Amino acid sequence: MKLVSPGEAAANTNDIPAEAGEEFVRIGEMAKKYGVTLRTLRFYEDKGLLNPHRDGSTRLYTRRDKARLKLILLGRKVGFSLRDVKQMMDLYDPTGTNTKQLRLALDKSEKQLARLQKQRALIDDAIGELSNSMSVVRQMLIERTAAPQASAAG
Amino acid sequence: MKLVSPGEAAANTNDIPAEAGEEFVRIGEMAKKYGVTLRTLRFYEDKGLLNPHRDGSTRLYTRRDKARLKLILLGRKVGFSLRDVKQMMDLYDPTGTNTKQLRLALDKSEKQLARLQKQRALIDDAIGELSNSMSVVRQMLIERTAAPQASAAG
DNA sequence: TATAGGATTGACGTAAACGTAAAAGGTGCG
DNA sequence: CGCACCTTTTACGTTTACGTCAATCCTATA
Repeated sequence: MKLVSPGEAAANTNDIPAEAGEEFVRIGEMAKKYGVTLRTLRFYEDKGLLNPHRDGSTRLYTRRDKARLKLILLGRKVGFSLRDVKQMMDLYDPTGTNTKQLRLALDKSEKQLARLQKQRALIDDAIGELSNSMSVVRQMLIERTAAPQASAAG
Repeated sequence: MKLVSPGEAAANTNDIPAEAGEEFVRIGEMAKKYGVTLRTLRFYEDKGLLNPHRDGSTRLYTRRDKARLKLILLGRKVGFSLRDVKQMMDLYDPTGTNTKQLRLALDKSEKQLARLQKQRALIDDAIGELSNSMSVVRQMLIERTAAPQASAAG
């Protein structure tokens, strides 16, 4: 049972049915495509966030996995933990309206948004304090650098 | 050689020379005064950031230690690691102009400021993306909640 | 066939700043 | 005297998301 190759841009050595709509990519290509490492993909799988098919022991990712990975990366980008992402994804049911999933996502998002805003406030605060301190330090340096005598400027 | 107690507000059971300008406080009071835990104070000491005196095995903090702690907390607030803080503090020399210390502090501060600004940009980005996603999810919920029939409102 | 690429499963390492027992000692008070 | 309260040192645990080997395997190609 051999498998698959990406339609066009394939530096692959595997055989593939270039006909089927299903595109299977192996971990290397998947990683490049989304700018993550192999380790990351395996880690996500280990955490139950991805479930690629297998050809023997070789992982094969489909567009379904790609969609999931996109969601994971979006979640990470907005600051969700992988746990949160998993919780939300686990509620996905292709046969239903996913109302519960959407509500959970919205609920978590509101909380996350609040956290982000709080963080931004903290950072702004930090920037302010740091700028102040820098002014002080600059002034101290000027005083220490200036001629120790109280003479007029050159 | 017994010791010390805070001038006024002392629930301390120790004797103290209420006369000297030196105020010695023990770890508990120090912690309360600056809103940190005992563990934190010991940790900072272990990392070489603090050096309280001792009465036997009991730590005694003076205003010098308080000043240092203030600096540490300010550093933490603006996002410096304890390592950075230590590096800067280690350059302090009470007998000199501390030009090197000030320059190092300024240098580190500039880098830290850049980091903070980058972080703020990331957070703003995240807030934007998250807000977008939330709009989408809200819309999906509305569609799923609306009457499945194309009838008029009740 | 030798070689260069991928791929696999472990499994320990990392970073930062403490948290959290655990076991024990000193002290004044009622 | 016993209890409550403060302090000490030692040392493993926590959190998150992977990084970094290590040892193997498979395979197409020159």
